[in-house]
Amino acid sequence: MKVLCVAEKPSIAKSITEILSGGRWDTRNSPHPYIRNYDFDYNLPPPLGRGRGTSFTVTAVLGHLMSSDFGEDHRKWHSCDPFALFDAPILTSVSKDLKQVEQNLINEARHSEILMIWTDCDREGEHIGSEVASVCRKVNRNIIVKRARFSAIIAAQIHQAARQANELDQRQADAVEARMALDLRIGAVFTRFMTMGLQVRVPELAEQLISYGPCQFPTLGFVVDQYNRVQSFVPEIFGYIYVGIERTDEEGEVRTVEFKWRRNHLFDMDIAAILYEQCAINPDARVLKVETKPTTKWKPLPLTTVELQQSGSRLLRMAPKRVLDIAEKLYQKGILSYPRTETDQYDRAFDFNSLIQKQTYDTQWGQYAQRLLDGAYQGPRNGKKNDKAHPPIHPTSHAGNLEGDERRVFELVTRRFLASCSKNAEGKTTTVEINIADEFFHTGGLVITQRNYLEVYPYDKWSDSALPDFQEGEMFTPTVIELKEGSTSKPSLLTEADLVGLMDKNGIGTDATIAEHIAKIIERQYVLEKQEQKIKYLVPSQLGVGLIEGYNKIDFDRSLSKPHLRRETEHRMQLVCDGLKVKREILDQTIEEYKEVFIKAKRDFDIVIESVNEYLHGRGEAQEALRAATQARRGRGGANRGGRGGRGGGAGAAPRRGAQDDDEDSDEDDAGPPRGGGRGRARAPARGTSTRGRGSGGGTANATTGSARKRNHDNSNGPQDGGKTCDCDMPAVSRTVQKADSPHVGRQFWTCSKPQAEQCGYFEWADEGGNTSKSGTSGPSRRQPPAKRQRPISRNDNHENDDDEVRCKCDLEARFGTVNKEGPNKGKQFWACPNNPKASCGFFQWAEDGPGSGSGPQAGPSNYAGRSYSRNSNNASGGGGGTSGDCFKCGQAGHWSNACPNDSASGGARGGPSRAGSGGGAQSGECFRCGQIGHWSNSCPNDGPGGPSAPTARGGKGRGGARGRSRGRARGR
DNA sequence: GCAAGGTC
Repeated sequence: MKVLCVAEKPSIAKSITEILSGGRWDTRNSPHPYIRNYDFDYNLPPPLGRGRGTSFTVTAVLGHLMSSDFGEDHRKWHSCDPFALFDAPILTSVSKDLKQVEQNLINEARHSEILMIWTDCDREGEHIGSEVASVCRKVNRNIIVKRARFSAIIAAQIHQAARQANELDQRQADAVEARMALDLRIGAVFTRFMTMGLQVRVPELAEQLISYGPCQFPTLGFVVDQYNRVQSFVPEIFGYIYVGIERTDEEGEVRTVEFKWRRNHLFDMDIAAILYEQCAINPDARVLKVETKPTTKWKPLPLTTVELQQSGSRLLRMAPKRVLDIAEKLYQKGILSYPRTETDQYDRAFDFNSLIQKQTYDTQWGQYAQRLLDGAYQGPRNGKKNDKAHPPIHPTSHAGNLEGDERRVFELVTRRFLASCSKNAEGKTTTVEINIADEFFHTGGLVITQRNYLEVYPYDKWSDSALPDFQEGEMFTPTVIELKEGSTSKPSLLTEADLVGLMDKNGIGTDATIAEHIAKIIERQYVLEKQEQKIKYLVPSQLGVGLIEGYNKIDFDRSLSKPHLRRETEHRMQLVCDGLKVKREILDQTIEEYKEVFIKAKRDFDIVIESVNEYLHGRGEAQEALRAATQARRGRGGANRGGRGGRGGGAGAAPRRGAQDDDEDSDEDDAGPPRGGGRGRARAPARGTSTRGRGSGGGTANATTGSARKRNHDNSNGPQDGGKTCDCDMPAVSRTVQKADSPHVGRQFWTCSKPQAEQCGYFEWADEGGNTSKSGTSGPSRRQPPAKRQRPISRNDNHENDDDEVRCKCDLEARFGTVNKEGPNKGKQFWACPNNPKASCGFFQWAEDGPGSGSGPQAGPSNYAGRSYSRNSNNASGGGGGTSGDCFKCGQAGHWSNACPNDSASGGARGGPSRAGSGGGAQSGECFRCGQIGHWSNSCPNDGPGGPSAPTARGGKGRGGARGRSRGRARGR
């Protein structure tokens, strides 16, 4: 009796042979150079075998045997309308280059009684198995087909798989067949249609192939989406209080301990300034809590293909495809395990010991490997993925003679493997919380107690940052308290690693094909690689943006550039696998849907052509620049502001919106301003409003821009529902913030009406819409220029006429209070958000500066506040001369404060007392120590002992002067 | 000249 075993690839055939044969087998060549046939006897018990002496031959194929294409009638591009390809017959045959593989199967099957399928244990494996079966049955109709199922190359499993071989799962094979047919039909229809359509209409593309694929287009879509986020980003300025103290640490070195504000940062500079004032006036800090806790830095999970590509791209700066190609090569050399795996957990019976042993010979990590064997070993963590076919990627032997990129990939995999067999790193964190004038600040330190896996895995960074001694209840005066300014950080373009992650998360491609899809959209010139220092970013070409934007303008139920369609296909395949649908049903249904999409695309293809033409010919670019500039103006920012704070703006930089945040499934009603890039945009109208509000001179550039924006989104012809129009020129919809723990819960906002993944990003608070009433009634007032308002908090604008009612941004009745603290503001009355500090919207307003009070001069309690709104004081004194571009420091237009030419430590022109004095703006120039004008508090002549030049630990005078906002050095006053 | 999924 002869059993023919067929694996999906030669390596598995060999592994199976090694196990089943007990180490004794004969080898024969096959007609194909890569494939060998292994013969041995095996003890296969009845009913399947005859016990001892059952003759086994193990061989393999090379993945799928068959390929499919249209028949002659439809194969030529101009032979038919692309639409016909939806229904044209598909012919399936063995690929030319696999004829020898087929021949080998034929030769072997002729003399076999049982065909045992050993392909990978997944859908594709099931389909490959069915191809093998069909080839073998052609020459041996009576051959019994069995399926051996195994999830790892482990002796026990392999023996069990042989003895308990069961049936092929035709449903899984059917599901794959459906996927193949759909991919071919849809790809061919749209590729031919687009290529032939664009080649004749766009001269630059006359020779170019414009392909569409259900994986490549969503991949391009991710790149374009992120590019648009970057383009439309408007930085937003915020303020935060920085507290630092110089202390001597245990080693006797003086170092500055920086404390972070619990509020992190506030976008309302007024509030930040006021809170800062309070700290500056009463800078005594009390240590509330000193807490030391153990902490762990987790060792990495076992390595999957996707993770290998991502970390290879990030850490080794290699293209994902190259990383995978090298891993493949090392696998073929027998140095690495099979590199295409989704599994991030090892089988219980996995033999770590011998694999670690092999690494003890290495000059770099050999000693570490030996320590693992000597007792430092700890079993790897278990991830959540298991493809039931392959273990995580690991080194299978030691290779000391590799060079270049091969060496680097091998080193990464090996270090990762050894790290995953190590203990987690351990440390102790110390948190110190302090309180200054009712504001809370904290700092933290870390002492690493056991580096463990970090010793062999230098890619992870974790470093000591011990804190000097602090005691609970201790009082001290910080060396420095500053009000600093930061800005939200521009999101980055996607890196290849980012894109791999997005595709994996959204089910686009498989671990083995993700890198190919990325390479393909680069090859098709939809995407370009852009090197910036050491990082390579992906930027869409004009063609890429033109295509995606063009298709986005067509009103598809399901966008061709989003991942939904592919996800839907996956879902339907699962239905077939589960027996809930049959192949024919999902084929018919999906093809009907794509026919509709095609008809619509064909009808509106002029839109795509126009879009591609615009982008290719520069007009699109110009529109883009215009759009970005418009949004920047809306947001009060100028082009120069973009660089301010910049990325990684220290403690003040807001986290960027990374690609990882691109969560298609996020709660639509979890409103509030969009994160990151969207945030600046969403808040922009509010800021514009605030600037207008303060500008008593009126007619400022901002006011004009602001009203233009309002008009842009006010659809006066539009219906009923408030008449807002989003950025895709669709009627916007009104929604309400639902999230219970949001400070904006219950608040209404306008947003794009499309499904979340397709939204244009338009966002506007209903109550900040200037003239749009809450009830949504449209009226003539909407077309009027925005009313001048005194305060930036537009929520109150809805209550402008309610003299008695001041409401905060959470729409709560504001708390009325009086400043009790000693200082220039003592006795002043104010309104503030009544919510607890965690939920507070940050609303604060001096009572005499409330709604209806048109008084300009009382702009704020301090010279800071005055300076921060220098444009307003200009307006007040100069009568409408203000622009949106005034420098905070000197008040002049044409530059921003961070590039202020008048900003020098000694220069009188900087925003300070001298300017305030000369401008007559006493309100912005008073010293908050003595209340007099003409000097800052840190050089207050009335400051008792120490006087004007009371030293600061850093020579504060010069530094304090150099920075417009950092006048408040606690010791300097 | 189309797709995506296996494999070498």
